[in-house]
Amino acid sequence: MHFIRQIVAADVQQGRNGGRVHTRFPPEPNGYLHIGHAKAICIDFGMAKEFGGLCNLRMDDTNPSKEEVEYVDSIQEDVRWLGFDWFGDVRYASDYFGACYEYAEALIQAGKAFVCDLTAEQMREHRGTLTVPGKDSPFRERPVAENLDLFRRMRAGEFADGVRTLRAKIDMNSPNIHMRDPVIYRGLRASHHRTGEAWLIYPMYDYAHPIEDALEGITHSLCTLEFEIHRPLYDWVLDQIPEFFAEAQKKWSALTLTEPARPRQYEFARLAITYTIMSKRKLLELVKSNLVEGWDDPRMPTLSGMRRRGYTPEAIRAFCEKVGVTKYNSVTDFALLEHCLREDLNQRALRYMAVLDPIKVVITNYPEGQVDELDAVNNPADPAAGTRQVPFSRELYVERADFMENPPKKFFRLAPGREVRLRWGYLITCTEAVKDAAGNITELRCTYDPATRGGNAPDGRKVQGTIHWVSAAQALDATVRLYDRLFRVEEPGATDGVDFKTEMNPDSLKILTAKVEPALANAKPGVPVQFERTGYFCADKASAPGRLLFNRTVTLRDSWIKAASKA
RNA sequence: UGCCCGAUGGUGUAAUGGUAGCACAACUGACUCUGAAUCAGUUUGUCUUGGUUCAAAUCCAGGUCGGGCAGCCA
Repeated sequence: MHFIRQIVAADVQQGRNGGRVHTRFPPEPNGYLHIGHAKAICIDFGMAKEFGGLCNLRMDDTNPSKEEVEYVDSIQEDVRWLGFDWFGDVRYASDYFGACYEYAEALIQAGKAFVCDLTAEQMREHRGTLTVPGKDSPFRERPVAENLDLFRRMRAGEFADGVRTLRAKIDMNSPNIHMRDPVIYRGLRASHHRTGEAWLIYPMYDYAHPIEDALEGITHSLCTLEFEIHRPLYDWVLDQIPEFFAEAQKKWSALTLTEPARPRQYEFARLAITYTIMSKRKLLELVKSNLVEGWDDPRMPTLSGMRRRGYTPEAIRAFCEKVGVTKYNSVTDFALLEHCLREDLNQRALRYMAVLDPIKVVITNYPEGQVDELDAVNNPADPAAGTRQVPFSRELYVERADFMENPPKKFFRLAPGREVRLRWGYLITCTEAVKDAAGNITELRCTYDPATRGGNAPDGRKVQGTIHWVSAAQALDATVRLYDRLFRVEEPGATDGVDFKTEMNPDSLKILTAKVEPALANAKPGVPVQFERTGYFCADKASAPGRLLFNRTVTLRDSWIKAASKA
């Protein structure tokens, strides 16, 4: 039972906020959601769901210079895809610009906020340092009437950006820098994606967030650890004029509250995964510099990228549950994510045969021109998935790596004189490896045992290996993209002075042309499939009959590759 | 030399004063028409020093180490 669950459970039991649980997921629409957001989403929506409460989706759009509608749309799509639905309409911080403004005037009236003419640089000087207290602004004691006049003129855009700010009057000597008369409004003559130019001042996060939470009746405001030090300011904002909130909740809230809501902020550690970057700024940089093909490049840790790669919402949710919720800055092994993925995919993915690096095999004792249809099981993990037919003929393709001319003792696959099973097919024995002038193997010649149709020998003899194959004449060409981790170091960007872009894996994408069985002709984009013995894949959004395109989601676990590399 | 927060196997977490458990990873072995899956097993841990207590991962104090904070970003 993680600490947030404990807190919420205790609050419900004690009837705090009338026993209501109401959370919110408040992304800033300045980029696409990533797996780190998935953790937050699972916690925010999960706690509400678990305790019979509600969860709002709120776009935290208080900075028009960074935010775009494209992101607003993608965020909604991603949250829904992950399997969550929010309470009522999507909320926007900008819905509350009016309330924030009214409250700011009330603070001015109460002598708790003032208009400051210090430049950014002067303000930095006055702020002091981590160890040195700050100094009061010379504008701190400006009369209320003057503050009000100036603030209203700021709102009208009368002053250039950066000339004046509205500051909370708290304590320049506070050991917590965020309490040293923080700026709560800045002038910004920018057009906002929703409010246009109705406002030429925008509230700061620390000021707006508690107001938004209170107006929405939020009870538990869950966020990441870096906001912990901001909590005293969050509480300060709510504490100043409680009567304001009692009124504002009636006016601005979609809820009818029986008692004024008093939100509390709780902080948990953000998600970090090995070989992954989780910074929207850095992900944007990859997109802008074309080091990836966009926000939904299947190598990206964005939800849209993972979706395109073939990850399922179920796998991501299971992962988030297993990662846990603590206040410790941990780094989760990427292998745990892959484990959750494979566990889900194993249950649901239909099996197919696809030869990624083909070499031709001629079954010398099989009649020319004859085509047999063999039954193949669609998913051994799910009998209800049924069977399909796979064509078999004299000429096949098998994986180049499934043949070795001079195999080590533990190699179970094809080799001269060695008998193996073709999955769902026949037992075949290799008789010859045909080479070109340069000595490269160009073709294998094998014989088959007609008595072993389906894969079992009537005489009960066993073979150690089973390999996948496709019939050459019926095989379809498919472009296959093999993805590997985007970065080659465990914690990209963690070393001072090293640009994270230089830590990228040059082999994160390999494109090849594979031979796949005909049943894949109409593979639907986004539906997970397993290519037997090689991995889970799904057709890309650009895939279509006649020009098949598959993304590798994740490989199958491969204990042979370990054994082979040891030998 | 400020303030806030944290520390349990390789990794992620549980145990809320009473037998340190689970998962991932790693390694054995069994089974197998995917060297997959499945099954069985093995290795590895309470940052440190004191204190309180019959009993401490847990409570207290000091230390060590790690993270966060000096945007008119969120």
